Amino acid sequence: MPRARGSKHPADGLPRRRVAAIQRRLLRWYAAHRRRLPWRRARPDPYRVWVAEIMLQQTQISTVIPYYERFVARFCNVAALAAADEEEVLALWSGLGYYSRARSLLRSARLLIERHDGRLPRQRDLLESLPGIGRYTAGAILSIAFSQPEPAVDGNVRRVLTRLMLTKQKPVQRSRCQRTAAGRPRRAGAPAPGAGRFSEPTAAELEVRARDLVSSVPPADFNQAIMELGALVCRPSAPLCATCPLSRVCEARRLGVQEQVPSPRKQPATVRQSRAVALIHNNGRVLVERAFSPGTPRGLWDLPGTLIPENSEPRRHLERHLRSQGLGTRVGARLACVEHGITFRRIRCTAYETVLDGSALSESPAAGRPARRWVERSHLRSLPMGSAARRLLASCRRPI
DNA sequence: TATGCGTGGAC
DNA sequence: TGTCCAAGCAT
Repeated sequence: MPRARGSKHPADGLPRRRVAAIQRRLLRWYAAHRRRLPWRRARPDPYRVWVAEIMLQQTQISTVIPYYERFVARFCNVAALAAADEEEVLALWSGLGYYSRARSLLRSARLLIERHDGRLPRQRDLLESLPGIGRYTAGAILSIAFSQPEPAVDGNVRRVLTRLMLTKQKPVQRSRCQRTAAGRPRRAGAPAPGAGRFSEPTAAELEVRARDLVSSVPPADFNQAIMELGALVCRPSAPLCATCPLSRVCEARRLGVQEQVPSPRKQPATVRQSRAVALIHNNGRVLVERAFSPGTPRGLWDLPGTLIPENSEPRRHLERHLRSQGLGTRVGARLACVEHGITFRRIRCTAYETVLDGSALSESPAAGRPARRWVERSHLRSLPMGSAARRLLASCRRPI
C-alpha cells in the first residue's frame, strides 16, 4: 500500500508525531520493565521462539515456563522434535491443555525437516502454512526471531491498541458517511462493533495499525513491549493507567472509558457434568485407559471412568460401568473429588479406589473398548495423562 | 463468522 | 468451594 504524502498514516489517520511518541515511550518503558523469560535471549533461537509462542497461545506465562524448560531440554531443536514419538511429546504437554497444539507442533517439525531443511521459514505465507501457526504466531516468529517489521496482534495488543486509538461514535444518524476507526466508510447497515458508544477497530484495522507502529523500530523489542504492556499495565480490568507510559496519548483514558473497552466477549453458558473414575491398582501398578470417556482429551491416558447421568448415584453407576467393561468389581472408598474443565464444560470428577487382580484383565482391548494398560506408578509421568489421573495422583498422599 | 479445544488463577 | 475469565488456531 503506497503511503500517502503528508504527516498522516493512510489507514488510521494517526499523525506521525503520535506514532513516534508511542514508539519512543513504549520502548523506553520496556527497557526498564521487561521480564526475564527463558525464551528471551540476546540472540533468539527461532526454534525456541516458536515453541514458546505455541505454548503461550491462550496460556499464561507463569503456567508455560516449567513446561517450556522441560520441553526444550528434551527436544533442543527441530530435528530432535521431529524424531520424537507423539506420546512423548504429549506427555511433556500433559497439563498444559489444548493438546492439538502439541500434535501440530510435532507435525510442523516433521514438515520443516521434509521441506525446509529443518529451519523455520522467514516468509509469512510459508510460516502460516504450517499446522498451528496463524496470523499472530507467524508475526511473532518473524519479528522476534528474524527481526522483521511484522505485526503480531494478540489479545494484549488488541486491548492496548483499541484503548489507545478508540473513536467515539457520533450520536448522529449513521449511514455510509459513518467512518470506522481506520477512517474508511463503514458498510451501510453494518453493525458497529463494541458496546455501541464507541467504535472499536476490526482485526484487519488493528493489524494495519500494528504494522505502522512496528515499522522503523526494532521489531522484536517493539512487539514484545506492547504485549508486555498489555499483560502488566493495560490489563483487562483495573488497568494501571497511573503508571502507564502511554496514558497521555490514550484515547480511552482521555474519555475515562478504559475499563469499558474492548467490549467483553459473550461467555458461553457453563454446562456441568459429573464423572466418576476408578483408581484400580494392583502390586504398585495402576490401570489406565486411553481417551475414551468424555472428559479426557484425545490421545491422553486417564483412569477408567464414565460420565454420571443426572440424579444417578456415582458409585453405583461407576460399578455398573466397570462391570460392563469387563472390570467386574466393587469400588471402594472415595478418594478425592477433582474438578476440571473441557473448554467451557466443567466436569466434576469423583475418584474411587479399587483393587483388582491384575491376572483377571487382559491388556488387549476388545472391540469397542478403550485401550488399557497397567503402568508402574513411577512410570506414569512418562505417559500423557488426562487431568483426572494427573491431579488425583499428584494429590493422593496414600501409597498405592 | 461461530464453535470447539484445557487449564490455572483471581476473587 | 464456586464462579468467572483469558483471547489463538482449526474447522
